[in-house]
Amino acid sequence: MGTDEKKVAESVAWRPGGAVKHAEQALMAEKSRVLRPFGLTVPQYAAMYALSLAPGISGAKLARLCSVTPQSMATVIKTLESRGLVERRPSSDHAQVLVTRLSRAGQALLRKADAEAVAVERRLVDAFTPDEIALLRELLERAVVVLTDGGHDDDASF
Amino acid sequence: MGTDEKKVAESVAWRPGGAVKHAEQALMAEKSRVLRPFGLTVPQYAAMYALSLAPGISGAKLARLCSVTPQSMATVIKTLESRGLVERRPSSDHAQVLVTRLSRAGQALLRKADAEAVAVERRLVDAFTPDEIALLRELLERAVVVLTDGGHDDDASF
DNA sequence: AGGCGTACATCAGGGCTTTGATAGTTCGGG
DNA sequence: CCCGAACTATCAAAGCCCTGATGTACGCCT
Repeated sequence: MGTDEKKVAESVAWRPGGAVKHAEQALMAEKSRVLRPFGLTVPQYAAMYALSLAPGISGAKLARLCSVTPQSMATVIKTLESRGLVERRPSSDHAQVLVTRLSRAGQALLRKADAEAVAVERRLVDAFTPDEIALLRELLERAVVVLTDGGHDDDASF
Repeated sequence: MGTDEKKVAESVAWRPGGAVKHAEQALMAEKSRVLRPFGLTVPQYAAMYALSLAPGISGAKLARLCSVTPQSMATVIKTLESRGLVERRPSSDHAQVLVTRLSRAGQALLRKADAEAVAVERRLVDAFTPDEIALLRELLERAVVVLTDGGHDDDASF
């Protein structure tokens, strides 16, 4: 019973941010679990999913879709490419950009992995009423606005 | 305008998990921002905060409090120790465990950093009514339960 | 006392993520 | 026509985080 672990845990957890973090962790853990058999990480799956909706997109745009930095996406793409799940080739009209698309193997793998990933989200949705889901989304979106827009007043004058 | 970016973004974002992830990202980004002047990352701050509530705790327990693996906590502690913000010494009664506590410099830094970190959470809380906060917490906690408990039915027979 | 289960610390390896900096490309306005 | 702004890709360095695997110390139970 060193140091009243119970009490400390409460002190740490009361913050609303803790709840958000906890939920995100649980979501990531569960998705990782169902994706593991396919040898995919969550970011890898996310990239492939986005790629299935927007074939031939540039790495930078893909990064924006997945809400990560271009550097992060670059590492994800690199490992996917090394496994032959995606293919990159220089664009014909834009000498700079690398056109990225799922390989046949990638499409096949994604189809199977997506079923599992969707099932996780579905299990989540099914545990709530549609109203509750909408409410949750609305509250979270408001939180995002508060956190991003609010605060930093570093001369937003112009 | 390659590939209907707008449309794709919607398809990616509709999943409830996306909202949670987005909120968590915004929270992390904002906390990172206010912590940067102190040279602290969010995990480092979290560890120091927990350490302030439970001085002399073991690394493993600290990891549990912060919801990370012992390995992750070990790396965090190592960098904190290299900056003289925490001190570790072998326990007297348990030859195995390393007792970790904040140094004086660590306490001083935490006091200042904590004010900023709390301000972020406070800004978040102030943007909602108490009822809304409670509701958000309740929904998120239910989501956690669904994600962790539900699902894996690998023979819970006994 | 000896053995087993629990807990702690740590090494090794693979990935993700961020900030900062470099460099080539494209396009439009001066 | 040239230059700068915007976009793209990439290198480098620092951290964080997880899985898996050791090795060791403790404590209880037989």
